[in-house]
Amino acid sequence: MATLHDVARAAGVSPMTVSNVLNKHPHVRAETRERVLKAIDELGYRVNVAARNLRAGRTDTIGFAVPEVDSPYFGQLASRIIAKAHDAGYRVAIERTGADRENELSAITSSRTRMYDGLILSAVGLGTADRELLNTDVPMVVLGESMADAPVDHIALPNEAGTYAATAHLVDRGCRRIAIVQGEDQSRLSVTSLRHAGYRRALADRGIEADDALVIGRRHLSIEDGRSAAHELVDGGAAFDGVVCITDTVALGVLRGLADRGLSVPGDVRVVGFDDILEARYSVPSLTTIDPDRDEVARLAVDLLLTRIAGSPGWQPHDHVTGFRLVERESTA
Amino acid sequence: MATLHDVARAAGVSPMTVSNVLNKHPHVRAETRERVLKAIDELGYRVNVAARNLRAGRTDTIGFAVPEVDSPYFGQLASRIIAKAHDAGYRVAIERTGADRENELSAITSSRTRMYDGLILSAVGLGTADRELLNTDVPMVVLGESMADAPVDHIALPNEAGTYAATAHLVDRGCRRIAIVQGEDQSRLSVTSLRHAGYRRALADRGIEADDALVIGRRHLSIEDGRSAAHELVDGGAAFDGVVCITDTVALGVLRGLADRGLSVPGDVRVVGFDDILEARYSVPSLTTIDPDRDEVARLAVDLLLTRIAGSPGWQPHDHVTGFRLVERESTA
DNA sequence: CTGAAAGCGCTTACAG
DNA sequence: CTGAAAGCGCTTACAG
Repeated sequence: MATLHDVARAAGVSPMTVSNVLNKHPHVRAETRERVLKAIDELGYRVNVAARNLRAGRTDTIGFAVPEVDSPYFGQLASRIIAKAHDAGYRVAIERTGADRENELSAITSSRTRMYDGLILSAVGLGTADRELLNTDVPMVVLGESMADAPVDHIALPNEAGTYAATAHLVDRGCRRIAIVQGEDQSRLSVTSLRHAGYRRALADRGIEADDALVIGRRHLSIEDGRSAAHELVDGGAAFDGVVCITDTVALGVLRGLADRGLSVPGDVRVVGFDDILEARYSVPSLTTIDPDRDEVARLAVDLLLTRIAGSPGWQPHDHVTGFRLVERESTA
Repeated sequence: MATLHDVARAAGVSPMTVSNVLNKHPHVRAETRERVLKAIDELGYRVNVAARNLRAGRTDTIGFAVPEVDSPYFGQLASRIIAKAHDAGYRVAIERTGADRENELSAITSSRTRMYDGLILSAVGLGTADRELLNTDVPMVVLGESMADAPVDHIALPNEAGTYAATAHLVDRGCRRIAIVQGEDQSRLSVTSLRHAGYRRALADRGIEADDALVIGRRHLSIEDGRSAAHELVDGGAAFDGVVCITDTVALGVLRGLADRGLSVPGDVRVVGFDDILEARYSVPSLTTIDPDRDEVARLAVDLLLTRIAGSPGWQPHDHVTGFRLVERESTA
């Protein structure tokens, strides 16, 4: 494969002039530039990015580490992050962690090996105990809950307030026996703990007694988990007329599970989700949910990261919480 | 940041010995290895991958270029490809092309810039006219139709046969007025052309006359396109009792669109999709579809690519077509 | 506007 | 089992 030196020789200029043309530096005579471009074309030359990265000390690439690449929520968030980063001249490499602590740590290491100029890490497996490990000089933005107060910029969803609104909405629609389908991680700042707290507070505020028989925990929060949770609720025999779901994916599974048991939504049971994934608009019935403003998450994450990459003297880590809105659809009509 | 030389100095060995430890070469005395590992740990040393890539001439990374990162089909395929590649010691960088010809070509260029050791390209925007551009020395596997007979390994889905089976299934269920919702690209080897051909052939074989009023084209094949296509069908007034959808995503939109118009599935209309995305199992009603064996696509794509990367004297490009099976669910019950 | 020199941080033969 | 030397292909100051 042709190198920059080959191009220089063919064009009768120095390697540095070729480099200047490649990097669109202004001080190159038009005629020289033409000669160089012609040589590049004729030789089919492509810059070797490994060499460029080594010398330049940057890759113009940011990493985005997510639990799963096939989750609608993260796919749709990734799509927005890619768009924002692209506008700023960065490419995005998506990395799968499987929500595993070790993999999340190794995503951080990947950045430290200079693969990425910075990292957006969706932290699920990391716990509050891992905070100190984030004390690194790599530009990083963490999405998630457990990292509040860690020494990095952090963006949280409106977990407690959002689920409060979702639960209150069910009460306003007349529900009195409201179940919740959630995760199994009960640690202090887990998504499940925070969203459960919003659910409990809403019930308490409306004078409704909580019933542990209506709390269903699932490990992985897949669509299948949602379905089996619905089966468990129905088969368990405790009366219920509303279900708060910890994610839209779980909610879509719950809709399916209720249909399996011949219950109609919203006629027999009302259901509300969280995330406002695209699919929530198209399910039958369409799904009432909390829209946590993914556009804002993407914009904020990229802006914060690029600021850190650019270097920010006197920078202090900040915790951000995005806004939300309740989107009312057929499942609670 | 500490370099390999810093580690060497701290451990009192040569840089090359550190490199040998790093790369797990066998001929290092246990005691020396310990000293080096200790120094690595103390200095918090991480290898600089840009330097390693430059020197080694490889990145241990393969690219996977997809039209959209937030499509269930590609997300679920990517997940499988990541797993296969990981087993072989490769990481996967997912790149979005937006189904745009220019972006697909630039994904190829990315590989030629040595960012990736090889590329799996899901070609949608590239046409048959671009075949020659694929005549490159970069290891590459193309997924899609339009690249048949191009000078690269190529994996096609069972488009014609799969849609034939889907259409025949509707006929067997009693449908006689069968619509199709497809794309707008009528070029010879487009997905739409191939799947449409399967639809037509099945109708012909069963002695059913095709009706152009039942062919609905949509540009982007999003879930919203599926919904609006269903509206167009119903509002157009032509009778129909079955719908063949070019993808499951379109089919989920069609289910929603039919629900909007008060039609029941499968009571009034039967619907069949293509892809067997996970969501097809959970929609209400669940979706009958063609499972094109994504596991085989992923396995084959990675195997072929790694073979090309390893170097294969006398290699000749091959076209592969994966198998399929019809998955019967509620939408055609 | 253009160039000669140095060096980014590794790994690869080659020796011993 | 360990090391000295060369070099992967670029870009960055510095000169002129």
